Amino acid sequence: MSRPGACRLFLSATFGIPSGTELTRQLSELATPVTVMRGETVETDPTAASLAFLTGGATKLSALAARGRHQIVAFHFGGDIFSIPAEGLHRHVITGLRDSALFLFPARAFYDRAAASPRIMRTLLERSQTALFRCRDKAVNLGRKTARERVAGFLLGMAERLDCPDDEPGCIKLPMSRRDVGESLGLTIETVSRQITELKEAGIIDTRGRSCIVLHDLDQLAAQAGNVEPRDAMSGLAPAAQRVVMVQ
Amino acid sequence: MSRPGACRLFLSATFGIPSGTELTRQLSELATPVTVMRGETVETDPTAASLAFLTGGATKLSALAARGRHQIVAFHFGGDIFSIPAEGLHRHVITGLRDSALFLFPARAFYDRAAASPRIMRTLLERSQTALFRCRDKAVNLGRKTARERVAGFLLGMAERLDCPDDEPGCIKLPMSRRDVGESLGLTIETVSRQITELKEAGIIDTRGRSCIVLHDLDQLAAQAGNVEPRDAMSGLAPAAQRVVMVQ
DNA sequence: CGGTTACATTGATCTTTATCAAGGCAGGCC
DNA sequence: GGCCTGCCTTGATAAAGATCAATGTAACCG
Repeated sequence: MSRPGACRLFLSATFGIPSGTELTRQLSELATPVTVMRGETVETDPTAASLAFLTGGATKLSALAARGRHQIVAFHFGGDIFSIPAEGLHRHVITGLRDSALFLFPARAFYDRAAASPRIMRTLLERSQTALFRCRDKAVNLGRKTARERVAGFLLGMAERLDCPDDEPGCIKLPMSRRDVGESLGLTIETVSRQITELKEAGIIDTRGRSCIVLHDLDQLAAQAGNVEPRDAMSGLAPAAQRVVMVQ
Repeated sequence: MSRPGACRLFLSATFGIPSGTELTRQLSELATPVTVMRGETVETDPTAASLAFLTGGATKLSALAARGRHQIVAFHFGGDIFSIPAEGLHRHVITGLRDSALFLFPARAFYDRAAASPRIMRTLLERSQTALFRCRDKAVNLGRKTARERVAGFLLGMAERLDCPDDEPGCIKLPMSRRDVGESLGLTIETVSRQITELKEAGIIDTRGRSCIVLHDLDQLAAQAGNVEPRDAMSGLAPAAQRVVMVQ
């Protein structure tokens, strides 16, 4: 996937622009093709933000805190675009969950050149917003949810992003280990395991081997996830709070 | 701040473009001016993402989970641009910390029109990335940090964003209550209070009344925040992990 | 196909933070 | 300026999840 021209094809497919243009040539000049095998990690430029285009495979992006603690900040799958910050409060590293291929760009230079194409800027902006909204939901999970809710929500989220393989309906094949799930949910591996066992005992899910999980009852799983209830979540606000409801 | 023309001036100042253009006119047509008094909340269109331009004041953006739980996802101050998602897993509401004024836009329509200006798109993209990076750091704090670390990190972050008032150096006047701090850090009000007391007893900070905090020793506060240590945080990775260090 | 190894599960105990319950104090208002 | 209200602090107890430790098992490999 790192032969010359591959990057231009990928840019073209991602943004819906012709691949033969001067712009795609200029952009692909900035690319560093990287392959990451399962378990390998990639560190990007610590002095500036990078942009990653994952052409195939699956990766995790984790942040490192003091005392060797890791927090997985996002999982990415083939076709995803994501950004890696310069080293600030936490260092970020990309790790392969399976063998993966990606292109790395210096973010600033990429934006400088891409500014010429409204279509590219629009796509980048929308993907960035999606990442932000996902990250906010993660913050809610980490800050306010029980272990049960986090695990149930995680399974639902993965069911949306991973396509159910082969025959078995409602079955997802998790590409990450229990440790990864824990590091994503702010839980220990043991707690994740216990929660999965309990969901299994409740008949809501089932496991097939180590990495396959069958979701029997999506509704019940959603109920376990503790997300906002349809309409009445405003209770709990300060009583004096007024509400100005905007509908645009 | 909601007289006609105010929006165009704000757009012009924010993006560094002339205010008399057709584009600023078209964009300002989409604006809904809103004032939020202290403690009041604003809900945006639940069916589509909104874009908010905070012209003055200070607000919090919180997400609502089941059982009346609130997680503050971000604080915003005058000049900030931020986006509010359509109602997904969690509902989001804006609440005034002080009396505030903002313009609300339907995000999609705003992007459609702003696409004509690379400068606007670039600014929106960079602000979105900053918000994402902040949110990721928050996720690390919520998922992997102790109460002490979260409170120390919070004070440091606020010291950067709030400008130290009047005379007292290293003094910040928090515009939010202890409850808000707790809802931002995934802690109870009591735990926040205890941590502040302990930091005070350690001589690292001091309090002046209810909302002023004097930061005596930024270095020691940073040490308490448990962010990544300069160079050796890779220990703790799987031993087989290889590293491909990219420097661009 | 059986042995090996890393990953996952299960169990017992401990720690951190939430929860419950009083006080204390700051700041607003007459 | 003193009262009053709401916010903050402090203390005692409980619960959720972490940690420590051992066992089980899937998947890889010869």
